[in-house]
Amino acid sequence: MKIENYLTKILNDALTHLNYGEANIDIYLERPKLEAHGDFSSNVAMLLPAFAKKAPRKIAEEIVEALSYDPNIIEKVEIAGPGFINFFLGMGYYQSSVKDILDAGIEFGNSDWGAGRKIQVEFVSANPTGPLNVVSARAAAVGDVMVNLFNAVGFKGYREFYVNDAGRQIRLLGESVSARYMELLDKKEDLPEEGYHGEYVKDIAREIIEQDGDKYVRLPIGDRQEQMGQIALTKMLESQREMMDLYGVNFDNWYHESELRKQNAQEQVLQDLKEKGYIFEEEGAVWFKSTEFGDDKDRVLVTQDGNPTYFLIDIAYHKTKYDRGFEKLYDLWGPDHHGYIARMSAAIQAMGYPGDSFQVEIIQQVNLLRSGEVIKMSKRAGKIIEMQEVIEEVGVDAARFFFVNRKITSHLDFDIDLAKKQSDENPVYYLQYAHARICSILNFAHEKGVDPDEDARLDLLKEPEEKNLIAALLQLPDTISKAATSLDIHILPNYLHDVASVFHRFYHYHKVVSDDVELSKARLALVKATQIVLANGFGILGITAPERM
RNA sequence: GCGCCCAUAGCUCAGUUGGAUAGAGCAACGGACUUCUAAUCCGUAGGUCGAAGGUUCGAAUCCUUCUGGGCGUACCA
Repeated sequence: MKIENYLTKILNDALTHLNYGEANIDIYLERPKLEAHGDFSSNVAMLLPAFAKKAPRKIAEEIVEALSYDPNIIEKVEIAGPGFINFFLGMGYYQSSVKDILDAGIEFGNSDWGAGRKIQVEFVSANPTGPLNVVSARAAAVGDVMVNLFNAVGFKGYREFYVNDAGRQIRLLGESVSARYMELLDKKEDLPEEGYHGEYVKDIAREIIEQDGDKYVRLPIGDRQEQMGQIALTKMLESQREMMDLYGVNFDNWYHESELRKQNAQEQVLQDLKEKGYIFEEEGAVWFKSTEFGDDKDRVLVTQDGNPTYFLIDIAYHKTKYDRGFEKLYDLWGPDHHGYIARMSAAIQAMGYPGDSFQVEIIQQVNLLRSGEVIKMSKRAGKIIEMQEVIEEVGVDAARFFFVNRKITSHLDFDIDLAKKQSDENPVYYLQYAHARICSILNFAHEKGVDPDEDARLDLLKEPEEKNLIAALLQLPDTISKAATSLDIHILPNYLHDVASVFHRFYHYHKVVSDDVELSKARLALVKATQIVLANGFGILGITAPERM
C-alpha cells in the first residue's frame, strides 16, 4: 500500500473512532519543508474546530491518542504548531522501499493511469519556408517531454508535426527562390514584396544551380516558380527532419496540409457545419458563427474570391485527429497564436467534440542572451538566430534541459554563455555528474568484487543521509504523475536536481565501498536505486545519462 | 480599448487543495581533497514576495483596483 494511503486510512479510522466521521473531512497530507516537522503532516485537526467545538490542538491530541499503527512503518507522531499532526516514518519503511525501486527498475515511476488511451500532441509545426527558430527548439523539447510523460503514466502518446506545405506561403517561397535563382544567373526577376528575404533562400537557389544548372531559366516564369517552390519545400522539410532527429525528437507522424487539400477535406467540414447551422454568408464570404462558442467575433472560412482560409483547412486537419482515434488533443502554439485559440476551440465544439478534448498550450517566447545582453532579432532584416546555431553551440542536452526547466507559460531567458559552460555554473552537469559518479562507484565496487545483490542487508541503512536519499527517490512516481497531469513539466528537472543534491550529500558523508562488505552491498543497492531514478528521469527529459564525465 | 502571459534574494527561477521560520542554483564571502570523480560538499550573507485594499484563525498563493514589462487582437499563415 502506498504510504499516503496508509496514513490516510489510519487517520480516517481515528476520526471515525472519535465520532468525527460525520464532519466529512478530506484528509490531506503534506510533505513538510522542515525535517523537524516529520515526513508527512496533516492539518485535519485544524479543520475540525467548527464541528467539534474544541480547540485544534485539543482535537489533535484526541486524534493522536486514537491512532493505531504499525511501529515499523511509523516511528512517532507529534503535534506541533497550531495543531499539525506530524508523522515520522520508521527506517524499516525506507529500507524496504529500496528493494521496491530495484524490483521496478526502468518501470519505477511509471503508472497505468492513462489505461492506454490514445492522445496526441502536435508541436513545432513550423512553416517549411525557413529554418527553425529558437521558439521551435523550445516547443520541440517541451512537446517531446510531454509525450514521454504521458507515456509514463500509461497513455499512448503520439507526436505529430503539421506541415503547411500548401497555399500562399509555398507560392511565395517558390517566387523568392526563383528570383534568387535568376539573380545568381545574372537574369532579372523581381523578389516579391512579401517574399522571403533570408540568406537561406539564396543558399537553396545556389544548390539548385549546382544540381541542375540553368535548365529552369527556359521555363515560363510561372512553371519555374512552381517547381522551385516544390524543390525548396523538399529541402526545407529535409533539413527540419534532420534537425529534429539530431535533437532527439522523433515524430510519429508528419501530417501534410497538401494531403487535406487533395482530398478536399474542407468541403466535408463546410457541409457538416452548414447542416448544424453554424454557417452564414456575408459580403461574398462564408462565415463560421464561432461567437456561439465564446469567440470574440465570427470567422471567415471561405474568402470572397472563393479560397478556403487557413482556419478552415486547420479545422479539417483537427477533425482528422479525432477521426484517427485520439481522445485528447494537445496543441503547442507560439505566443503569437493565442488569439487563435478561441476560434479553434469553437470549431471543435461546433463539430460536436467535447470542449475539453482539445487543449492548447502556449509556449512562451524565448529571449536569447549572450554576454548578459538580449540578442535582438529581426525577421525583416533576416537576423534570426536559428535553432541549429543554438544546438551546435550549446549541445543537445543543455539545450533541452534549459528549455524544459522552466514553466512553459513563462518567458524564457536562454543564456547561451551559461548553457555552453562546462562548469559548475551549468545545472545540467550537476545532474549528469551525479549519474556519472554512480557509474564510477558501481565500477569501482565491481573491480573490488562487490556488486549490489538481491540479499543486501538493507536494514543496515540507518544514516539520516540515507533516509533522505530514499525519501527523495520515492517521490519520482508522484512527480511524474503531477508533471503529466498539470503539464508543469519543469517540476521533473527540479525534482531530479533535488535527487542529485541529496545523493551528492550522501556520497560526501558516507563511503559506499568499504571493508564492511555487508554495508557496502546495502549502500550499493541504494546507489543503484538512485541510478534508476536519475536514468528514468533523464529518459523522460531526453537527455543522456553519461557514465563518466 | 479588449484579451493572454509575466512581476519572489544582485541574476535565473521554484514555491504542490491557502499553512509552521518564503526556498534552490549562480554570483559574493569563508571553509573541506593522502579517500568510491572537488563538475562535489559545508558554512556566511542576501527579501516590504511590484503597489494598495479585501476575504480569514492564517495569503507569495484567492478576489478587486492600480503600476510596470512582453505578446496578441486579419477575408495572413
